[in-house]
Amino acid sequence: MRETSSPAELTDHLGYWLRLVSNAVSQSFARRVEAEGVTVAEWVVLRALYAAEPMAPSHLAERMGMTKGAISKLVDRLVAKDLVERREVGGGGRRQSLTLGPQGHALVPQLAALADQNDADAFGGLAPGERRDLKRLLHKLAAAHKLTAAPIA
Amino acid sequence: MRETSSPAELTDHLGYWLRLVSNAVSQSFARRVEAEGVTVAEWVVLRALYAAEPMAPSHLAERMGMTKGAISKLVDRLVAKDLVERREVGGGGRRQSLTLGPQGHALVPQLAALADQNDADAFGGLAPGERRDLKRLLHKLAAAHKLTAAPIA
DNA sequence: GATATCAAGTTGACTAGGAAACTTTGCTGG
DNA sequence: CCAGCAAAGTTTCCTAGTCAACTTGATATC
Repeated sequence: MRETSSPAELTDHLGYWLRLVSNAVSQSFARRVEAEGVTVAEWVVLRALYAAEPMAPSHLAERMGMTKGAISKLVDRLVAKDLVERREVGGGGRRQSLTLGPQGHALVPQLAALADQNDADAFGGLAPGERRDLKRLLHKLAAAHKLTAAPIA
Repeated sequence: MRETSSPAELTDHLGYWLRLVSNAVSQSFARRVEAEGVTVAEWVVLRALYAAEPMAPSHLAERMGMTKGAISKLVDRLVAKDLVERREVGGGGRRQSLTLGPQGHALVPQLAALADQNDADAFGGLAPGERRDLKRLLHKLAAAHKLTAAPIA
């Protein structure tokens, strides 16, 4: 309901503010984990494997909302960094099974601490009740849009 | 405050949900505007010029939180699409002045309607009071982090 | 049992952006 | 006056995705 007939300002939209804040929080987190030599996408893979080893690349792709091509290259990088192990499953089968390497396993708690810290910094400006409200609203929106994956891009 | 010593789940963090919802909303908007042959970044430029013509690329870079290199290429694309005009300002000066071309000017209200629609769809699941709460919380966070630009990436 | 289709993973071409080096140009201090 | 510095834009190289074509192994149908 604007009074004039001119097009809405960018800042009239909730989506604008959502993206603004989300990008700031994500970039802040990106800087932290990249200091540990890991990208945010890589962190998501490591955390997913930590929770449910082993996992197929295709499953990962679905969970992360990325294409299998992207996952293929992402796993390449993680293997090159000795954080993840890629094993063919079945005799000569084309299926793969991904697990964390020892270094990858050890890294997850460290990165999780960074995530905790980032969240605390990002939302520390809100009162506890406000944080609860925000969480509820975001959950409601996620449910309304049937969001379960964790797209990075 | 978790009871166990295991690392936090991804979904324990507000940042996770923020990114999840924000990406979904942004991607939905991206699909809409791309049907009109424009990317989200290009839309932001068009809207900025619509509000304040003419504008220097460097100013645009600052407002959008992008590097001048990225703006240079972005403007190239907009000029190639005949949506934006790039003029050198001053005698042989290296300063540029960007304005909307006629097609660009005509496109902004159309794209703004898409943005309105996208916002309505994205946040229609919330009650009016909830939308107000969300806006307030996001504004508060933006202020706490001194966010004024509109980073796309 | 042969064949057709499907699913998993890889690869190559392409895109959008960041970082940094570089070119110009205008300004400023000596 | 001019030396050099700062600011604006461009360009090159790099990264991390998408998309679509491809290979290969599994599965199902006849």
